Amino acid sequence: MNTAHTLAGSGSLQDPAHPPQPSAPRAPSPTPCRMAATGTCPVPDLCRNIRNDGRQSLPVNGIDRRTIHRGQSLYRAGDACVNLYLLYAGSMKQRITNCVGMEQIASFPMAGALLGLDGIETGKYMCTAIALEDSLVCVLPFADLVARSRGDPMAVLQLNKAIARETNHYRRLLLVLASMNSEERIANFLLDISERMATSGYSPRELVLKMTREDIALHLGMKLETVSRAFTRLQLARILDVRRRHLSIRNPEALSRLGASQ
Amino acid sequence: MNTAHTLAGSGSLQDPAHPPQPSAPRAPSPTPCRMAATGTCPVPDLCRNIRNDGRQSLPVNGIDRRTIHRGQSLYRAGDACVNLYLLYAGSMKQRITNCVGMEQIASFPMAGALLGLDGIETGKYMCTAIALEDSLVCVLPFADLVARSRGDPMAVLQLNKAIARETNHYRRLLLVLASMNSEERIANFLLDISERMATSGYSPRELVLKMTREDIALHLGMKLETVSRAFTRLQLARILDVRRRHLSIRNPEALSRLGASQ
DNA sequence: CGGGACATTGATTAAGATCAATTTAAGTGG
DNA sequence: CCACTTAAATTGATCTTAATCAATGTCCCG
Repeated sequence: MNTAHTLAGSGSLQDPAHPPQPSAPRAPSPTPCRMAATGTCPVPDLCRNIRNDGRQSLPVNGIDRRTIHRGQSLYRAGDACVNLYLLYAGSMKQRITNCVGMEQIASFPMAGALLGLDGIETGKYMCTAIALEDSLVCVLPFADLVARSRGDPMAVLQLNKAIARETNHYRRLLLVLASMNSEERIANFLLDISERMATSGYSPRELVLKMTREDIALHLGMKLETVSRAFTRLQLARILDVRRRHLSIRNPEALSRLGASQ
Repeated sequence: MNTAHTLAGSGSLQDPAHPPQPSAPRAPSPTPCRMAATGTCPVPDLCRNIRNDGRQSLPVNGIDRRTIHRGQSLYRAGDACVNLYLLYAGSMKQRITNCVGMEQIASFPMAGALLGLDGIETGKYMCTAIALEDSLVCVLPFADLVARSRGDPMAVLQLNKAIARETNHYRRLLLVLASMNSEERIANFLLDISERMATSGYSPRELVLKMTREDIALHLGMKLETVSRAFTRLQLARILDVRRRHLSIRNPEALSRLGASQ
């Protein structure tokens, strides 16, 4: 498996139908870890790929990186939590299913997200993580992290913060589901996506959604028809241009006014 | 301030209007920490009150325990997160307010809950914690925890799990808000309360709610009238007996069927 | 024995769910 | 490369649920 070449030019594994977006960042060379190089790795002290000088070490064995193709799952609810994963490129959805079969998408992780934290409490994952496009993850064996935590207090603190960050994300989403109407939820959702695109170096105005309307609906506690109608209304209000999964934000201020939550 | 006597006989600081419930646990003596003694402290390795032999040490200074009277706040959103708190007795509500003034109750901590985890990510609390009744907390200075984490890997893991536990709680609540109707939400809420009462040694069938209908509504993303109507319908269905804040669960199976989420 | 906060109940309205029919676009294979 | 197949998205009509507005009831507390 040779993934280095694929990753050289952009932050995601592009499939042919979705060419790189205008502002996609370029790594100077395929060799070093892009995240370590740009300081965007959220857990540098947890990653065994990174040496102290910040340059990437060679993977010591075959499991350090893993490609997940579109539709495949990285891990499933109930699996033993032996690894955390850093999403290096691509995007995923985290699905929760309860005993009655009700389903929700808890989040849509993008490049830079730490995956698998939902397994820490009980030792078994609560969610199933499914790739929305061909994606690449760094594998962080949990036993490694624990071992490393002995010597390195910073590593522990980073993990603490990463989990706390996820908690806060859900707390905010909770507020959205508890108090916003459909249009505001969609606005809030798009602001979140837009912001994360921006921190990944993409344009915050031109979005290409990787998920279906159904996925969005399951995420926001609405029905897919309602999602579609909300998009239509935002388009009529000249806040968005919607062409299926291609969105452009025409009026960011209005969008913020609608969906702001912090 | 002498709280030892008040705490001797029950898990909460009873106000005169609410006498101890039938199955309230009894501590043999006011001196040892009830939670340490019964093994119900979720973070024994983080608590400076507990010596290695499991018996309570004397508080080394005045800030080790704090009483919060009904309606008072333990900490407020935006305050610097210098302490975590273990809720030793009583109950609280955690309020989030966003920039637009929308409000939600994120959770209703009861005895045994760890409070203040919402401050770990940024160093400032995200929520305001307000006592629903006179309550008592153990103060856990955050700096202590960090210092202790160097020598004690278990302490770190306990903190990790505590945060992850909170995350999972919100994840589940998210599913409730995203996919349940008003009656199911109330059922789920009551099951949660009931279960926590049971783990505190109280009857899971006889509940005395400490929060208003409005608080419940803010927690579950509904309006207080809808909460009231849901209670009425559950009573008509002979699942509950409702007399204002005094509830008895007549048909636990039916309640589970309605509100089960994991 | 009020006064005021809290809770319940009723009538009406509005938002979103549901059911159903198209429309659009993206693959797929000849 | 184009017709075909299918998944995804949009749109419309109707129904249900919960929100809203308003009045009344109940209980706790001074």
